Amino acid sequence: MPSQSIEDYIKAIWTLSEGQHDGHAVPTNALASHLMTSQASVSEMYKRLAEKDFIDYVPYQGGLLSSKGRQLAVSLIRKHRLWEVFLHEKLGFGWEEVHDIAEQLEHINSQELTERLDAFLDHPSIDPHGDYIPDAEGNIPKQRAKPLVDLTIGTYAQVVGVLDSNSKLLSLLSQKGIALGTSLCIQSILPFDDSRVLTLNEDQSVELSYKACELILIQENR
Amino acid sequence: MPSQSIEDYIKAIWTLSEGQHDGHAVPTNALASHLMTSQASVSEMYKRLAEKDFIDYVPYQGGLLSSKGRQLAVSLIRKHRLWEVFLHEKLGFGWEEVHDIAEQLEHINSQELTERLDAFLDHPSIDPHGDYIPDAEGNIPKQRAKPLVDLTIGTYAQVVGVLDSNSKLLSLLSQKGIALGTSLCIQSILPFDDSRVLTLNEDQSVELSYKACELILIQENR
DNA sequence: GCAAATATTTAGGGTAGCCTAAATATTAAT
DNA sequence: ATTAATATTTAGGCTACCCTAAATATTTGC
Repeated sequence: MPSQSIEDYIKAIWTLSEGQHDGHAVPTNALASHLMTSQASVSEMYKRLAEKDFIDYVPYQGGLLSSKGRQLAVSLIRKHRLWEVFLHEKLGFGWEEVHDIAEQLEHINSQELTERLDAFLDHPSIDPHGDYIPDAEGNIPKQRAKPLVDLTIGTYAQVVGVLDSNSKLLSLLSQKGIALGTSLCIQSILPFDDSRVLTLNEDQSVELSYKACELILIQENR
Repeated sequence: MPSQSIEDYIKAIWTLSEGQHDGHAVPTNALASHLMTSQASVSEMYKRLAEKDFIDYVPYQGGLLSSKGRQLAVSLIRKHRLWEVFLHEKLGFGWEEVHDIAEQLEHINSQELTERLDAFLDHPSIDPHGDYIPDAEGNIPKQRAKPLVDLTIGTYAQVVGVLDSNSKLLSLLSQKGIALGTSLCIQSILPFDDSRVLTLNEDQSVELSYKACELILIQENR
């Protein structure tokens, strides 16, 4: 069982590799500043991780997750995001509060626990920050779901989730005729309060507050 | 924040101190075999714990929890037992499975999480093994609740809990007239299947299967 | 009360992580 | 292309745990 420290490194490598260094090795420097540790520590740990086959490591170039490493990373991400959903939906924590606690909970080691938690939460696909949750096989959509407020006028998109599922938001949305899978586009933005006028399914037109649009997650059509 | 290792030691000292060594210092030897580690390690750790004021330590005599140590121990016990309830009641784990996972979860550090979990579980007072859960202030009844099967014939006791609260057991019990607080005593044990014939509240008489009696927790009158 | 058995501590050593400072590689700039 | 800037690694050292083996206390049996 990998140590907590190793798990932190692996997750950080995954995150950076997905992000700015997409697909490429993560330089010592970048990882050190991300983890707020010294470069020497990273260099040392890179050797240890390569030793254990979590990464491929070329000195002076950085580390790249092996398939074993990627598997571990994704399982940590899965656990992290499932716990975030639990903390938000079941225990009523705010979005901002869940991260730090999930950071601890993601290290709990029990496959069975993870799967039962997943079922208990009804197999959620998105966490309270709008990030996709990898499934039990480690599959994960690459893109983060965007909130409706970030959609540009005139672009069509589909509703893939909401960030506050146990609130009154859902009933508001069903009143307006918005549900998971609804295709929509922003027609215009009203002055002063930034409410959006939406076109739903290419015919109806509804108005929705900025506050509500922040909580609706969409995926643009391609 | 105390390390995981320190927390394990503190909990073990508490457990042994409550048990066979009641109230007295726990000898190096006893702790070492409980934790399956060497005596040398315990001796060393005892010094570290005394240094940090978790225990009072007299060389060659063993360690006794200080009030700071006891506080930590009880909070670990509280978290452990709350998580056990969660795993059993919400995730459907069997009694036997919950311990190992709770052993990990008890190290999660967040007061807020503990209190919200407690509320989510409806402030349970007993875990799936029949042990009392300390309250947020650290108060805990000393005695473990006994299952009804262990009650000797003719002794009166009161029902303090059940081990399988989300099952059909409760409806069976209400049918038979047994509830929290019911005073009962075992009249006789039937041959072959070991069913119990009970006297309830000193008048009615009902029969209850061995299986059900295993799940009912009682406290003898004093 | 003293030897033998047992419990405990100390000595010496190991690993995983972390650090700073010094040495070395690589990249960029003129 | 050689120097300067930057990135990376190595050297040397620290702490928290863990271990075994040796030394020392304590307890027990006679």
